[in-house]
Amino acid sequence: MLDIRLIRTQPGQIRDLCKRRKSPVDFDAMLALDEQVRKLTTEMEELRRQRNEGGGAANREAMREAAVALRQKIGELEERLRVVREQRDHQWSMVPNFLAEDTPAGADDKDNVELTSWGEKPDAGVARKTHEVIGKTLGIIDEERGTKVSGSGYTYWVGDGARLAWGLYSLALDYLVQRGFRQMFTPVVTRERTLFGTGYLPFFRDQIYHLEGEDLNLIGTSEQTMVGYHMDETLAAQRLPLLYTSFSPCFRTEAGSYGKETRGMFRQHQFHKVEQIVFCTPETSDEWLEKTRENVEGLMRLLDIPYRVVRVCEGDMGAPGYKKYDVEGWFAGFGSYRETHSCTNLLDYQARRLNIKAKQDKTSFVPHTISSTMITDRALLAILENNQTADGSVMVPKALRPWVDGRDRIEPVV
RNA sequence: GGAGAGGUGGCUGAGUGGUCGAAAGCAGCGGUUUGCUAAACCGUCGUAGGCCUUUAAAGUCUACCGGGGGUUCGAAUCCCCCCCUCUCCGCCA
Repeated sequence: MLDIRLIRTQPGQIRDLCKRRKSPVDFDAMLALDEQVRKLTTEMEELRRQRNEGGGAANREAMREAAVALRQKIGELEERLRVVREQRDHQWSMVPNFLAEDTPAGADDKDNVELTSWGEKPDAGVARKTHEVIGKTLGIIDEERGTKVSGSGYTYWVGDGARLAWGLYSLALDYLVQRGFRQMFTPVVTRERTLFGTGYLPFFRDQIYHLEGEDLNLIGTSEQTMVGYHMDETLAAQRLPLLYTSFSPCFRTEAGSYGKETRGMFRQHQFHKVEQIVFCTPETSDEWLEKTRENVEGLMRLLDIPYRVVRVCEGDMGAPGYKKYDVEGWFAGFGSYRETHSCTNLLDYQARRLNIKAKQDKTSFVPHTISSTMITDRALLAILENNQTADGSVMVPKALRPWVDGRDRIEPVV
């Protein structure tokens, strides 16, 4: 959500922004609606003032008739105002965020720009299996039973697989806690208000699991509950930055993504993620975006997963994003890099929607938020594909060995 | 899930239809006094939005007493629905 006053004073700039970001907003209609809102507000407030003036017990008999008429007029205006304001707010809420100046042009992920890469990709000469085949051979991934119990898109991690996954999350959380992040466990369901505030609604409604008959939805990421944590609060500016991390399951319907990368566990209805969240001052959000990206890179190096960092282009970034990096891990079975992380600077877009403010002495401002993946179980899939050996076993990265009794490899089941 | 009580400004807490945005106290802020600390005294002290204004300030108006709706000339006060908190019972990790 952008500051409405900014939209009023810089309509040309924002109109161009909407166009560039292919926003469905009818910008000129929104401006007209906004003008109407203000006009009706002024009218209504004038009538209310008249009503308030006429109040008082002394002359109520004499005033009654006029007062009733006034009440009706006020009621009609209120109703009109409500309708117009709703229409304006609907358009307003879809106005996309600003774009960082150096955002690459482009339509989709093919236009993202590689910035750096790290790590030795495993020998490409060998025929490499994909993770679901490896996982089945090792007895650590059970897709059949996942489907039996919960339907397609749900999978069991079993035995050493579950232990490796657990290690992955522990390692990620410890890494962040050591760098000043406060660890949380959050609810995994949330109200619509939070989803709107974090910018998931109205844009991604079809991605969200809704609990029937309740104002509750399964979270798609703990970003929703961690950023929502401070909704309707005024933070003391000296407390910034606030650094949070949590592990949570994440639920996404993945409607419309059939056929795309659906093989194996790459795209699931439920996955697991450690997330980093930063609330900071507007002046420092650029820096914090880089720091969250560095945290990701540090962890990927610990896990010895080759990766590259790409700058996400304008067409591949959701409306709330201002600047976004994707980190893509190498998947030897697929023979390509695939998205394992995204780090996004949202500026004040979420904070404004969530009514989060910060206050320095007497002056208040809207803080910025950064949202970044730290690790998900997708990384484990990359490890399986990259670390497979000729005998069918998988080498365990050093950093994860403590979680499998110090063993350096997972052997096929016989 | 059942029964009861309750949600008022940063906090405590008055206020059951008429200038109530809301008493009082505490905390905060400014000042006076005072060896220091402290105390006393005086003043000040909410948020959001519209209008005005080059912006801001100032000014002015409107709204806000958990949220929404209703009754009324008029609602913090009356009625309905919802959310939340507390106590007791039941259930349970």
